[in-house]
Amino acid sequence: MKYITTAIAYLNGAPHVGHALDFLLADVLNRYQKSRGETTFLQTGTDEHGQKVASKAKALGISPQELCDENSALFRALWQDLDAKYDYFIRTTNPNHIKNCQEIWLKLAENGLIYKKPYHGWYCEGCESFITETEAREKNFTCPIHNQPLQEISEDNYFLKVTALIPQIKAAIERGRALSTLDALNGETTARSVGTADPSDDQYLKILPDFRASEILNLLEKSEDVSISRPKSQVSWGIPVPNDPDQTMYVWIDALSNYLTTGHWPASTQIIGKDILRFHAITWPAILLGLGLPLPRLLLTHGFVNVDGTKMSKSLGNVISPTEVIARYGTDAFRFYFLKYIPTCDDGDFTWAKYDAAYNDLANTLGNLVSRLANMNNKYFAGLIGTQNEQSIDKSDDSLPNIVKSLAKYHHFMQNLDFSDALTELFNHFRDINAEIDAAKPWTLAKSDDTLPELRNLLENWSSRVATLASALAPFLPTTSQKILAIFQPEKTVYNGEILFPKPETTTP
RNA sequence: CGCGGGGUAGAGCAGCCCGGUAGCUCGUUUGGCUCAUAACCAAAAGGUCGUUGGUUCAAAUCCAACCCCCGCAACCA
Repeated sequence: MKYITTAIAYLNGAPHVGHALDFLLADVLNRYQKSRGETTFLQTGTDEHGQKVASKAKALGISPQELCDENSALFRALWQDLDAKYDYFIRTTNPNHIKNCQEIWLKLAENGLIYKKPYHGWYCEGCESFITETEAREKNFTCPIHNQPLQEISEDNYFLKVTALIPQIKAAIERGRALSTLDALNGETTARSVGTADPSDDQYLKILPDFRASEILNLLEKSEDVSISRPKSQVSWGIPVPNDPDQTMYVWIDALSNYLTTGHWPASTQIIGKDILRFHAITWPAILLGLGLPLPRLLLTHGFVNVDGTKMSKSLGNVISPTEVIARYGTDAFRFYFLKYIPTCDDGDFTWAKYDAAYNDLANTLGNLVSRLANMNNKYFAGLIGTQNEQSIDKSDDSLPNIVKSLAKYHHFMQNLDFSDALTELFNHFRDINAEIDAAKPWTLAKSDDTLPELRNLLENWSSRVATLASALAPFLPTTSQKILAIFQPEKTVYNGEILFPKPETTTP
């Protein structure tokens, strides 16, 4: 069983292309693993509690639950728009989730990992948030946004004893680091008793990309216990702390434990953005170890999507909505851009010009190849050209681009979760076929009966390879893949002249 | 001296671990082709590989120092 999770989206705003990237990575992995015969379960959802949601709802004059209902629906709709599929969509306002959180809290408390202590901080009423000691000092204890003095507040909070578990977390990350991605995904670990640093512990947590693991190992050196509650007066919209009516759970246990709800734990892959890595690589393992549960096997950390080289932000007003982008060229084009042109583990950039260029790449390299090939099959052999089975393709000719080699590379990249490289590999092979067609000059071969058998052979070979590559393309471009496979069938070619990726009359930047 | 990432052709990137003719995609120019979506194919132009120094027969690659950009620094995917 491969259990895949996405980060759950915080509901204080509408979905943007960054969320879409997160979801797509999960969907591609899910589809790929399924195609390899794995049983999978993909969970996503929305994180709905917290003061920001409460404030926003208040500003809109609706209840927090109403706001959550509305926004949560937007995220569900995004999955649909992306042609991405989840098995379960969790909402942290679900009654069963709330009950789970309270049980988890009690268990952690029972295991001696929760304690109460006063928390000191500098608070700005305008921002409704605390500012770190250092930052407060830098700003002369005045909020630069609201231009009013910060208040020194001391309140009681519950804390999670993360520090007690740091040695185990560190060891697990180091063990994960030593494993290949494939081994990490397929490995098994056993849960250990709480709070032990048993030397025979086999728990591991692989973090991708590797430099993120360094980042975390560094951070672990100076990690402190984490505050996991707030006075109810401060955070009204949240899960009540069991046995303490004055306190509300503050983000961690509430949001992170969503992954446990459906009972498929441990996750095989958790997909997260780089901003929440530390919570998934430190706080979350601490909670799991505190509960005696196994760690997730792999954390895939992706970067951010910038717009025109700048960070997307509401204040800059440059937030791109996925719906808007999908409207331009459709779902598969959207998936293509975000999976090929945005590096899987690094920051990427979105601009309309780049998006148009990527669409041209898709239309010219793949769309045009399909249509030129299908047309030739129709024109020269009335469509009576089928695909050959895989074994007969490129049998031993090393001088030709070898489909077997391409597929091997593709699988290698997929198994290492290098999705953009895997897609690039497939497109390189499409390019190769385009070049071969030009070199073989089929239109010349068609002119003489003597060369017709040779032409038939070539067309069969190309059609077969395109079909094979189209199958491999399925996790990325599900609709396109199906369309191509419907054209190049085992016994014949069925093509009605449909243009896979039509270009607009004028391409505006 | 907080931590991390990066600086390679007009743009976006690979190559660096394991030193040996600097590569890919897009763009530009020229040529070719006609099966095809004004597409496809080929060729060319375009780079002092951030700077300086060191090691070496040989450095984009290893070492040292420095400069610049970008993240993170307790809930922005």
